This record gives sequence, structure tokens and C-alpha cells, in this order.
Amino acid sequence: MATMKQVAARAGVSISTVSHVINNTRVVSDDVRQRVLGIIDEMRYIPSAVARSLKNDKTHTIGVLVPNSSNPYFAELIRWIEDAAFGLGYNIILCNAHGGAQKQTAYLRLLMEKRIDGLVLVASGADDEQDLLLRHETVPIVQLERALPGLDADLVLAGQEEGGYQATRHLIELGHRDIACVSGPADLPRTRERVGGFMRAMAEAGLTVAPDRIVHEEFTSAGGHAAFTRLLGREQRPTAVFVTSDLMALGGLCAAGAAGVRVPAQLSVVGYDDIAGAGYALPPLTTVAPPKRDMAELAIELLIDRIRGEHAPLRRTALASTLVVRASTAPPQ
Amino acid sequence: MATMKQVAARAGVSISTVSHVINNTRVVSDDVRQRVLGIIDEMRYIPSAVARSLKNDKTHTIGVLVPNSSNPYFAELIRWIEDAAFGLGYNIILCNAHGGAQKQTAYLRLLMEKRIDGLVLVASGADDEQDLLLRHETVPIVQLERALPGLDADLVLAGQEEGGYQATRHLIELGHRDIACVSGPADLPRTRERVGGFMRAMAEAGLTVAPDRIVHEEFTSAGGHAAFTRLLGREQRPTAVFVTSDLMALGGLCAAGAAGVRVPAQLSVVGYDDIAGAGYALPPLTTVAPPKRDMAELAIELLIDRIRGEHAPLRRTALASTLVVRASTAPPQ
DNA sequence: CTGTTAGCGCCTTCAT
DNA sequence: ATGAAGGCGCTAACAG
Repeated sequence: MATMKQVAARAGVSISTVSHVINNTRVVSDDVRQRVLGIIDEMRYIPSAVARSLKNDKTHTIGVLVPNSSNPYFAELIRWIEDAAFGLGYNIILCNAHGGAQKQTAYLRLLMEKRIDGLVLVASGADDEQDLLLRHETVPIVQLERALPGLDADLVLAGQEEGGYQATRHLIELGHRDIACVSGPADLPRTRERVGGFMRAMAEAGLTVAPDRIVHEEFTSAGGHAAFTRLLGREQRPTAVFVTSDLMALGGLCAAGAAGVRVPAQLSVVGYDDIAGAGYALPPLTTVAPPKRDMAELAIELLIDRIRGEHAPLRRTALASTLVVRASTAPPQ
Repeated sequence: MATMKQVAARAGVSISTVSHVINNTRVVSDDVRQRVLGIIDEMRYIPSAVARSLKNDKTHTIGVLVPNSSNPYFAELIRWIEDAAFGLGYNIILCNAHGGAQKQTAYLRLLMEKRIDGLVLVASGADDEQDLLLRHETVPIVQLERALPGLDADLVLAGQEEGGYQATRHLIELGHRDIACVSGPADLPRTRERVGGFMRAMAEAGLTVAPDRIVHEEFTSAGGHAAFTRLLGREQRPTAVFVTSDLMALGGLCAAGAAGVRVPAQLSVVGYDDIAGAGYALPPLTTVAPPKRDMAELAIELLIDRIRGEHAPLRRTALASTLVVRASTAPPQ
């Protein structure tokens, strides 16, 4: 790969002149500029960002650490993050935390070695995430959705509790009284807050929630399937269920279908996340839609502000989610 | 951020000694090693991969360019690519081509500046992909699924034509004779080959395909929905349909449900890609499953071989897809 | 067993 | 309007 030095030699000018025509950083006579540009083209010279980075101490690269990038929700988020970052001249290094604290630690270490300019952290909130390294690092960090305890970093929230509340209100307003809640593992904060909103709405409406109306399963379609199977097997069935993730809800819909339970006639279902598939479920799923794109853009904005050295105090912004009513909910009976 | 020089000074040794204890690249007396290690820890020194890269001309970073990373199929592929790469010490820079040739060109340029060690290219095959830059670049490239004409690079194929054939055979063996095919835009090679397999199976079975049994739509759930709506509106309905992508098939299932057409009783549906959602569709979708993980691993393996300088001739490997029979297909009537 | 030194490719003062 | 030269952080000869 050609270097600036070679270009300079071929053009019969100094290295610094080449540098200046490339960066438009000082006046260069027109003929020299043309000549240099010609040589650059001819030699297929491409400046080295790594050399530049060494000099400027900036890589224009940001790390994005998510629990699992193949989960449609994260995949969609990543898509917007990538988009926003690219628009501002940054590249994304994609990292899957999936694989435990060990992989995560290794990853963070690597990212620090690569001198990323910043990090977007989408923590699952699992207990094994108390990574020490993180708290000692100096790179700007923006957390999405979930604040790691002890980590001082800007934060973009999506009102999980409020979302759960909205979803449940919708069901209550439809006339449901016996409402169940299907959620992920009890120790995941994301899920816990959503369930919190559910409980608040129920309590507020004077509705009691029997212990067997709350069921925890894996945060996957398989988990949702299992949860619904369990729930629908009870002698007394709920008339509606709030599911804390679309992935689980889709699995639930599948289980309901297999069990001959018609949605929404016999059972209303509300999901959470508004992943692309939700709109084409059978029936199309009513769900809580976090403002993924706005969240991604805001996160990148905040991060790049920090990177550029804004010395603002810690910011935590909460964006509102909206309920998207589709065809999986209806009044009971 | 601390530097090696500072560590050396603090430890009262030379820079090269520090380098050697870090890289275990020559014998160092135990006390010196311990002292240096101590200081490193104390100063939170983290070596700079960018300085290293400048020296070694290796970044341990590979670019992954896909049409759209939020599409579940690509998202799943990416997940495995990331996994395989990480396992071998490489990071992934994620790039969405989505946005046209312009963005793509800009991206490739950036990747070259960043001196990625290699590129995994998942081309959509759209016409605007004839990127000139590519053919002149010297980075190792592995193409997944689709060979860009004129680009000499290793290639990992997934037998699209064969997959379409298998899917159609399945339908024929079930007893269907009037089989339709719903596919993406006619100009996308990926789709075209799958349709090719369909045509071959039909011809081989002596079945004719009326022109109105082939319908093209957007490569999305919305497209699938539209296609099915159109197809089911015909006075004479097909008894089965092969859809060239699960995303479209899911949209189709949704349309069928809305139109009161029962699957598989009245209509059998086969999809393609085996995305996670397919297994939990209503009914669970019979589909062709490309070996995503194997493809990803093979691609990374080939790429890293090249990066390490293996001077092998161009390799094209075709992996076989398998038909996953679930509940969306049955004998006619 | 340890230190000195010459770059890797680029930017950027300081001269001219 | 253009050059020369130092240095970003690290590795790898080359010398002791």
C-alpha cells in the first residue's frame, strides 16, 4: 500500500506538501496540487487512519456492546446506532456480551487497546456485569436503557416501568380484570421494571394479582411458548396477558394457537419492544414501542459530544415509549 | 492514558524491557518482570493497538458489509461471524450497505483507511454494487452467498438454487400441483436463484407454471403480505406457495390469516432462511435452512487464512441447506 | 539479561 | 508557497 512518502517522491515535493493538499490545510499552488492529486490517484494512495490516530489520539471508532446482536430488538437498535454514527463520521465495532462476564471483560480490554473514542453500552443488567475494568476506564460511555450500578456515564432511558404501565392500562380499559404477566428471568432489571409498571397499573385499578398470574421464563420465543403453555393449562385462564418482550409474546401466540385459544377473542396479548415481526404476527401484536431510533440517535449524539470534550455534568434522558394498538387485544369475551 | 515510556521510567528500566515483559518475547529476570507488571497494574497501563498496528501493519479488525443488519437473517449471520472472528482474535466493524452505492463506496473507503485486515462481503447483488474501488483493493475479501461479477475473491455459497428445488420438491411430494412462488424483486440474484430451483423442480415434475403464479414484491414482510393478498384474491387459488424468504413468508401467513385462509389445511407455505421467528410463526413455518453458522465460520476461516498470507488459489465452497419441515405444509385438501 | 535506536505513516510547528 | 524535522506509542534489530 502506497505511503505519503512515496507519493511525495513521485511528485517531487515534500511530504508536508502532500499532507497539506490532502487535508486542505494550507495554500498550495494549483499546479503542484494537481500533480500531487494525479499521483495519488495513479498510485491508489489511501491515507492511513491508523497513523493518523496515533498522531491525533482519535480513532473515530466507537464500540457497541450488546447482550446479543441477533435478537431483533438489539439488531434494530444497532442498525440505528450504526446509521447515526456513520452520519457523524464514526465506525462501529460490534460486540456481543453474550458469553458471560469473561467474554465481556476480554472485549472491553480489546476495545480499550484499540483506543475506541467511546462506548455505547446496552447492559442486560445481569449480575455478572459488574465489570471492574469499566469503572476505571476513561473513555466516554453512554448507557442505553440500563444503568450499571456504580458506573457514572450518560444514560438514555426508555421508560420501561411506564411502558409496562401503559400496556396494562390498555388491557384494563378494555375491561380485563384477570390479567397475567409473562416476563423474563426475575433477575433481569429490564424485565423487572416492566413488571413493575404492570403491578402499579393493577394496584391502581384495585385489581389483585394472584402469584400464579406472574410467570417467569427465558427471554426468548421458546420461553414465551413455555410460559403460555403453562398459563393456558391452568383451570382458570386469565383473559389477557402482558408479555414483557415481543419475542416471548410471539412464542406465546404460537402456543395459544396450538392450544386452540383464539387471540384476541379468548385471550388478549400485549407485547413489548415493537420488533419488526410484531406487526406481522397472527394476529398482529399490540405492543409497547420504545423509540429505538431516537434512542440510538440521542445516544450517539451524547457520546460524540463527550468525545469532543463537552464537559457537561452527567445527563440522563428518559424518552417515552408509545403503545401501538394492533389486533391482539380486544374486550374480554 | 499511560504509555510504555512512562511505565519504563517509573520502573527504572528501558522501554524495550517493558515491551518484552508485555509480549513475553524475551527472557526477563523475575524481579524486573514483577516490578514492571506491578507498575503496569498500578498505572492502569493498556498497550495501544493503534501504535502496534502502525508497526505491524495489522489491525486485527475485519469489516463486515451487509445489505441491512437489522434483517433477522443477516443479524443471525453477523452474530456468528462476530463469534468466529472474536474467537480468533479479530474485531468486527459493522457496515450497512443499505443506502445505496454511495454509502457503500464511502464505507469501503473508510474501511481501507482504517486498514482493516480483511472484508466479509454479503452482497445483495443489486445492480448498484458494481463498485470500482473493490476490484482494485488489495485486502483479502470473502464473499458470502453472492459473487460480485468481476471480483476475484474467495466465496462461500449456500446453494440457493438447490434450496429452492428442495422446498418445491417437498411440496410436490406432498401432492401439490398448483404451486405458486412468491419472491423478492426480480433483479436480486439471491431471489432469482431460489426461483430457479423452483422452476427446475416444477419442470422436472412435468408441472407448468402459469405466469400469474409467480409474484414479485419487496423483500420484506410487507412485501410478502402484499403478494399473498394478491395471490389469494385470484379466482383460482394455488394450493401451495414457495416463498423465497421467511420475512416474506411471515407477512404472507399474516395475510392468509386475515383472509381466513387456513394454513396448511387450505394452503401450504414454505419459506427460506430459517430465521428465528419462523419456528414460532402460526403455524410454525416449514423452511429451507442455510447453514448460517457454518457459513460464517468458514468465511472467517478462509479470510484469516488469506490474512495470514496463505497463497492458495481462489476457493469457492458451496454448503448445503436443509429443509426444516414444520407445520405450515400438508397434503392438499 | 538489558539498553539504544531506527523506523511504522502521518501531522505540525518552525524555517525559509 | 514549500521543506525539514520531531514525535505520536510501539516493536525489533543490534549492541552490549
